[in-house]
Amino acid sequence: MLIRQRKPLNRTGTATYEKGEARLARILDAAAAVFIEAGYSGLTMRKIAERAGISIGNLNYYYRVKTDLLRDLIEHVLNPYLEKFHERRQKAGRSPEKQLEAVLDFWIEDLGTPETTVFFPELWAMGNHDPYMADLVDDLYAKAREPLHELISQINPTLTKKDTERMALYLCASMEGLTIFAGNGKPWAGQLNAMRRLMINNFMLSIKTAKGKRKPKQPA
Amino acid sequence: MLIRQRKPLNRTGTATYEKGEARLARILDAAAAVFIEAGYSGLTMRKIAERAGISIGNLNYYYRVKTDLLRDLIEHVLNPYLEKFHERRQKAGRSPEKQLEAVLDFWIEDLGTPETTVFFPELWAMGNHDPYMADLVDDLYAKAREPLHELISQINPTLTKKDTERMALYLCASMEGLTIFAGNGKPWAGQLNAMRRLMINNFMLSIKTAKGKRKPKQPA
DNA sequence: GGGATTTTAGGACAATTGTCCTGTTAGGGC
DNA sequence: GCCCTAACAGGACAATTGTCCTAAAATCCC
Repeated sequence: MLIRQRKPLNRTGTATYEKGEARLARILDAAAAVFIEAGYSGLTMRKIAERAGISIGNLNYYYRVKTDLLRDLIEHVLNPYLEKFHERRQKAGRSPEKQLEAVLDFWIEDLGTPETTVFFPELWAMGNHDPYMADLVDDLYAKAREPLHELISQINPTLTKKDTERMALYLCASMEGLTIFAGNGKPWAGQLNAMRRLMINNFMLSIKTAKGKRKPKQPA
Repeated sequence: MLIRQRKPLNRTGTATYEKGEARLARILDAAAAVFIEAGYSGLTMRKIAERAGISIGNLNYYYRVKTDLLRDLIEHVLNPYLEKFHERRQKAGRSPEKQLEAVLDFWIEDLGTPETTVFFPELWAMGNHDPYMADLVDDLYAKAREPLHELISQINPTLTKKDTERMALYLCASMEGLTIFAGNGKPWAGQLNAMRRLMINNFMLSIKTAKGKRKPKQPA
């Protein structure tokens, strides 16, 4: 008879040795690949295990429950986004206009990648039935819009905070919506660049012509 | 021994008597309700049957395979949209500006309904893994954009056909993207009206200020 | 009313799924 | 070298799934 629990509770998504650490990363990579190929409904433990080249038993050793794996997977895919956003903005330097353009450029370019095209619509759908996913997506977008707030406010200082937030949401929604039509493999994928120019031009126009009620602190 | 096949082949999604017809409609209603509640991955034959108040066997009598049910369901939900769009535009009458505003008004208002908020993101996700769904969605949006083409072209006759199409796609993508953020139950749902005004104003501005290469036939 | 057929119910099946259990191997720490 | 635990494999299980089958009930047509 066993006295000690074979499997320590809550030991999920963690490894002790380097080997386990590497395996953990490969599991999440495999899960992401399966997710992109087959979507959420096609994401099964056996497919992930097969893709990662391990047994179901071993996969279950690292992740006892599927939801834990799913959550780690989402984080594993989402985390790099915010980093890349931030990094991109730093590179642009110079004027707020140029900085904003750099951020939007990257944002829209990214829509064309297979990962983003498949991953995000799936997240949106999940968010409608899973509160945890909904929160996660909301947080991500809130963070992604932060740089927009700052830059929009710099370009048009007469806008109130609320106006600025709405404007940022407008840009964000427009770009995300473009995923459905001009994402990877979509009918308008070939015109993604043209749409990018059109959108960014109109965004700039909207920001500059918006009439805010706030008095600018230092009128140029 | 039975000589005749009990179930005629391909007899799926059709009824002969009125009773069967009514049942068919109720099945699709039930399927839509389950779909909205639980999403695609939660859409099971048993849940649909239970919701419709019939047995699994009976549901299987009407739909031998689930994919047929799913396709009929999509059509059952999608068809009313185009009708409502067309009808809305007729009511607006008058100038192309007013007509366009009426169409966009309806479009964005509709985003706030639970059905649209849940249904469309699910469709987008399905479109990434199911070519049939992808085609269906593309067709729907192509038809929904047709009135936009015409009206945009009337408002700014200098735009080429390609420019007009891109502009229409821009409007369409922006509005659809708003679903994710200001749809039913979403964090920005309370500001849907404000976003609608902001978007439509900016759309009008973009259309009017766009510089086309085409010579207008009858310059005003 | 009677016969044919539609409509209905419910059991049954194989396939798939997430999860668990047992046992074996490999590797790090002393 | 030895011990302990991480890392792994594979079988097993119960639950759920789509689909099928059989038989009863309801309904239409003559």
